[in-house]
Order: sequence, then structure tokens, then C-alpha cells
Amino acid sequence: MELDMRTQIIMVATDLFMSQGYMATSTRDIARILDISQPALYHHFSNKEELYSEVLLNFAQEIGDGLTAILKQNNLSPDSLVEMTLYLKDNHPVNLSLMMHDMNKELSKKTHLKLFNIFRENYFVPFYSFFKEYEKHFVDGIDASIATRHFLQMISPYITERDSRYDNPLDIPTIVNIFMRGLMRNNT
Amino acid sequence: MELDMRTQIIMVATDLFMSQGYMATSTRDIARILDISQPALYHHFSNKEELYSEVLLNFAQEIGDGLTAILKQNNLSPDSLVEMTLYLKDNHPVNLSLMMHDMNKELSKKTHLKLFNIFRENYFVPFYSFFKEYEKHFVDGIDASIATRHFLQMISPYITERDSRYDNPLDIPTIVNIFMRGLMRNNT
DNA sequence: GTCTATAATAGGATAGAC
DNA sequence: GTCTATCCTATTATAGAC
Repeated sequence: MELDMRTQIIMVATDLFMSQGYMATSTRDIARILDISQPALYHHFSNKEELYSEVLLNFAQEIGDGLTAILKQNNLSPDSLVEMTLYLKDNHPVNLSLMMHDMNKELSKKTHLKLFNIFRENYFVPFYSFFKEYEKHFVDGIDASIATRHFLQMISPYITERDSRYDNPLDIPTIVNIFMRGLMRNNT
Repeated sequence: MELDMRTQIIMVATDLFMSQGYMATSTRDIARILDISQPALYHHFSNKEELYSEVLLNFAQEIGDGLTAILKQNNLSPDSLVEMTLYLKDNHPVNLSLMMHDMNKELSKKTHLKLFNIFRENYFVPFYSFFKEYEKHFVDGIDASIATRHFLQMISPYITERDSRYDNPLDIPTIVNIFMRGLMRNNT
């Protein structure tokens, strides 16, 4: 079964945008891989930004589904947080920091707002559900919402390509556990 | 007293590179602000990368001096960590994540290596000195070196321009305290 | 030491033929 | 729906006059 060109474009664009970022990925790069001309892209998408937006939309929804699945499978157990974060790392061809930077800086106001909500729904909400479960044990002044915001922000530099030279498979469990310990009132 | 052109160029370039990153800052932008022609830059620096390298060199040394001063002034008290981090935030016109990305991705191998060592000396070492002082109270498996590495990595997305809309003045103390609590064996 | 002119390259996007 | 040709703009960098 053949995929239609629009779908193929999105697949290739996802690969490139997610690994290199918005600016560093050119429409020519995308076209070359698909062996079509660069203007052909403009039949399927009105401009580069719209393509990027479409890519992020699909991508974020997949991630959201994955995170929610882990959450349900583990019944919100404490281990879920490490598992969800490892899932992020493994399934993100991307530098998450870079992606957030692109969303904030490289795109028009309108696209930004749309993607911000997609991000909220697919990244924020699953982690929020986790933290909500343990909220009652948090130190004073921290609620599930604050915890989620900080968790996603601090973890973002860890969500990056596998081949990074200064990478250690234990980094994710280490930092997630430090964060969780720091959050809880009694940790013996 | 007039500053020589080389110094002026570095000052302007620091502003732009540090706020926008390497790619998004053009040599034309820099020249326009100084009211000189773009090729004039090439009399003082052999290319854009060398200019960036020079900028980062000076900038990192200033940051290193500032951090070390706080450390000495506070006699390594526990508060030092929040103060040092706030100092970073206040004195970094920059997105620290973006700067690290540029160092890793946009520059030649040779420049990268040179800057990596500068970074180590001026960012890593001061924080390492702090963590070394409290190392004996850390949970098992964490030493000062690991703590420093994680601290800098997780804090990097917080070190960004002041005007960010999703910015809260309490964010730094909050995340720093969570990290520190998570690190220590006994936290009552 | 700074200028103008310009090369060389690359980017996004459009026009119009097929 | 895809192509070729092309436009417009922007980038880093060099040549050579002053």
C-alpha cells in the first residue's frame, strides 16, 4: 500500500525538523530526500511554517498517547515517572529544548498559540496526572501544577539525541529521582 | 575615553549572540548597530566563528569571576547556590541552552574543544566547589561531580531572557531548593 | 582601517507549462 | 500534482580602491 505524498512529506519533515530544528531544516532538504522538486511541497502545504505546524501536531499527539498508555499500564505507580521520561527520551528524535525554542521564537503568534495548546495537552497533562496523585505528600508551597511545570522544564535538556557524547543511561533515573525526593515531605 | 573598534565589536556581538544565538545573528546586524560596513568586521576578525569564539571567551570569564566572588563572599553557605543561580539568570542576556547548543552544533571541532574547556573552568568549577562542600551529606551514588553536571543541565532552561511570559521570580529558588533537598540524605 | 562592489551560496516562495 | 525556471532576499566572505 502506497502512502500519499502528503503523508510521506510529513514523515520526512518530522525526521528533519525534530532532529535539527526549524531553522536548520530547509524545504530543499525535505524535497531531496523524497526525490521531488522543492516547489512540489507547496502544492501540499502553503508554506514552511504550516508544514512544521502539521508535523508538531501529529508528533505531539503520538507522544501524548504513549505517555498516557504508560500511565494507565502502571496504574500511576511511583515508577511511572522514570518510565515516562525514558519514553520521552527514546521516542524523541529531538532536542526538546530546541523544539520549545522554535515554538516560542521562530513561529508566528498564531501558530505559536495553537502549538502551545497541543503541547499542553500532550506533554503537560500526562505528567500532571502523575504529580496530582502524589500532591498531598509534597513540601509546602508546591502543588501538582508547579511540579509539572518545573519537571518538564528541567528535564528538557535531557531529552535529546541518543548519540550525544556526554550521555549516560543512568542520567534520567538519577535526575528524576533527585527531583522526586526534593518534592516529597518525608523521604527516609 | 574611546574604546577601540575591536572592543566595540565584541560588546555589540556579545549582546546579539547571547540573546539570539549564533545562527540568528548576522554579521550585518552587528555592523549596522556600530554604523560600520559589514566587511569592516573582517579586518578585526577573520570570520564569524572566530568572533563568536572571542565573545564567548570574554563572556564566560566574566561569569566565572562573578560566580567565584559570590562563593567567597558567602563563605560557601547553603544560600550560595540560589544566589549563584540568580546571578547567572541576571547576568546572562542569554538562553544558556541555546548557547550550549551552538557550542555543540554550530561550531567547528576545534572551536568547540576550546570553548568546552572555557565553559568547564568558568561555569562548572564554581558550582563544583559549592557541591564539594556538601558532598558528604549526599544520598548514595551521587558525588559533587555528578551533582554539578546535573545541576547545570537541569538549570539551563531557566537561564534565559527576563521578559519571558511564563517567567516567575520564584522559579529559581523553587527548583534549586527541590534539587538540593533531593540531593541530601536527611532533610527534615 | 574603512569603504564600495561583488562573488558565491542558500533560503523561501511564485509563475506557468505539462 | 509535479516540473523547470526564476525571483527576491539574505547570508558569509573576498578584492581592491582610498
